[in-house]
Amino acid sequence: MGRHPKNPQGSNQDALDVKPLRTLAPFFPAHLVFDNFNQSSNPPLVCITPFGPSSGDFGSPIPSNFSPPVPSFAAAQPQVTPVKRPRGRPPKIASNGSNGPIKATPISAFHTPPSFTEMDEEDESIFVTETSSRGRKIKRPSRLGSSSAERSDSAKVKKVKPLKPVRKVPENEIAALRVSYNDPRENVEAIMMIFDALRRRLLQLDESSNLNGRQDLKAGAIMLANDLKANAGKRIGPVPGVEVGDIFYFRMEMCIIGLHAPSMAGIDYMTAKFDNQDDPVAICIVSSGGYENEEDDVDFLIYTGQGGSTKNEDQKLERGNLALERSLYRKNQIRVVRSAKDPNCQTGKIYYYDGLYKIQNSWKEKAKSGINVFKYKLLREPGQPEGLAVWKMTQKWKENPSGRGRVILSDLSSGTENIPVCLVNDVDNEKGPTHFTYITKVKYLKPISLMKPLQGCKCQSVCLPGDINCSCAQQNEGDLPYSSLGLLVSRKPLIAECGSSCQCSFNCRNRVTQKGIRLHFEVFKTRDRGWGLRSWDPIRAGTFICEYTGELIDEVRVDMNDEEDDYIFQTAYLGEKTSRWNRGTELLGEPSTNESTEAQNLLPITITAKSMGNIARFMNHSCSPNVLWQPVLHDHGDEGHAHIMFFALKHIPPMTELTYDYGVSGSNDERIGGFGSRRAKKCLCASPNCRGFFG
DNA sequence: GTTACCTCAAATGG
DNA sequence: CCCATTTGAGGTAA
Repeated sequence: MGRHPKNPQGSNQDALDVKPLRTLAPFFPAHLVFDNFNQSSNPPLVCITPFGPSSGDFGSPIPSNFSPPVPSFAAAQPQVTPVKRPRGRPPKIASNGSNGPIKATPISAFHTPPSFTEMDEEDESIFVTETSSRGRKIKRPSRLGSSSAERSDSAKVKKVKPLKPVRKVPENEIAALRVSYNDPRENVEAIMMIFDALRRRLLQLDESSNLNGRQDLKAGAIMLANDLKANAGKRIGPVPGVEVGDIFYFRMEMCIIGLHAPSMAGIDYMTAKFDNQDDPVAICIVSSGGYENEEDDVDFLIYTGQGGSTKNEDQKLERGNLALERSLYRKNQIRVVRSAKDPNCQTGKIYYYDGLYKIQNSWKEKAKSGINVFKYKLLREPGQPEGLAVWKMTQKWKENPSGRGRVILSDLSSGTENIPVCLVNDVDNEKGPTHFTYITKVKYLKPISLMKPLQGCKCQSVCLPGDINCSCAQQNEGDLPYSSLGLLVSRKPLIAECGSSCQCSFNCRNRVTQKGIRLHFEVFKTRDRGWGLRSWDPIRAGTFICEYTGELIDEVRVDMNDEEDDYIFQTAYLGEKTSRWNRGTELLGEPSTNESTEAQNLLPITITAKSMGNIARFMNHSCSPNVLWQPVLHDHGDEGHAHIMFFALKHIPPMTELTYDYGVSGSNDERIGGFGSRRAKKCLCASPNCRGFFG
């Protein structure tokens, strides 16, 4: 049993131990009503009617929607039947609902998606005025158009800023975004990828015009207005395609993949049927550090109810708090999202899905501010992958790398990288990979001084977004390729960073990959794929990971018979996911880029890391990769010999293996082929869309 | 019961 | 701290 926190009732209740008190008053727990909870550690049988004291000094009047008590208390996993569909189109429940333990359908699941045929035909700009979540048009005469002009001269009308319309895009323009995959995880990933591409582009636009906007909210609104979401409708239990450990940088991300619907509130709940009775139960909570929660333990969490703080008044047993109370009684699983501090991201916070919990007990107590709040103790369901434990572990290792067990070498790079690269083997007794020389830079065929130089800019201090005079921005299609945090905004055939011929300083934001690695990596022994690479840090999509260093090979000089070289990188194959990486800007009315032509235009670059290389040589292949490559110039201008830089394709939780798509050899597809003599290897990536072989 | 609003809370995020 | 912003729940009236 885990430690028990201070519990006002002093009871060490086990989750499965049914307390007589609650049996008597399942709908209005006495300990939440009476103020004398400090007096007895185990209250005697106090009979309280379900509609008990309507207003204690703390409890609010019983909501009118309270239903009578249900005698059954047995089912740990209650049978839930769908709520009768009230109206509208049926919900889009993921066809692969295998991991939904309870088929519960909330009333709110039946939102009518925005209809593209309903639009005003005169409205050629395809801007709808505004739609509610139910897809209905909302008339807000006080806020919109000419009527507000009339109103303004009558004065005394509350000053309201006109609402910006959310763009609804013609179906044919965004058909490419609506691809549906057989695997629910692929669908979730696809939605996340579109969201982030859209968000990054909105950020880039805002930065270049010196605006401060909420790109996360904007991107989310556009996604929802165009019905781009995964796992529509609410559910109890797991969400298809979302796994324990998955990380998020915005609340909106959890919203559009069906993990946690409210954009701000911490408690997501729904009405579900239990034994033919409707009951509002909590389905997901976010514990993000705003309240006095106890969230330091791996096995449990003490969560504070919502409300009260802004008005400085006692919390009420309504909304999320009521739902949590009902969940205590119904014993349903609740998803928990925790947060971790991350100084590297703007909000300083990362959310991660920590898996399923059940409420063990609840009580009320006085918060520091003096108001009475509800507390809920949630126990983590057994048998789930580690969540918080991973974060605690990696945090310790970062502070003290020698604390990492099974270390073979504390720094594989022998001090040549910014941050030591740990070499570990948790699996067997192999003492490390075969010998190679660690190099942080590519070995070219001729000295860089003899290569074509890179054109430099004349920016003072740093290059700024939106500066039309910056020649480096011009080389990158007019925009700086990285956001102010150094994240790649969109993938391009070639990126030109600022270099030695530029007048800007080393702090210029257009110098990202030339500064070397920034993450705590470890090279580790995998179970069945030799050595692999992973990171102790969480990695946000667009983050620079590392370069592929090695010896550059002239195409004509490739020894086609060298079958033993497993360490060749080549630019022949972009990868299906990578080619989708920029998608989303269509939602802003920008033309979509045709990535398939890009691969053909690209000059072939081949690097071998067989005898010399860096951490990149340990990155394994996956047909469902989390890393992409991007050619970058910075110390010379020879496009045919650009640096190969790797970036995170999606958010990558700590300790997740980093992989990229090697492509397939022997394919008829010219984009994929290229290295005919290399033997195709059986792929062990185990992703649902695995192609079976890679080159 | 259904529909079309309206109002409000919310552990966001700059 | 201040505040703009979004979503969904819940209420009300037709």
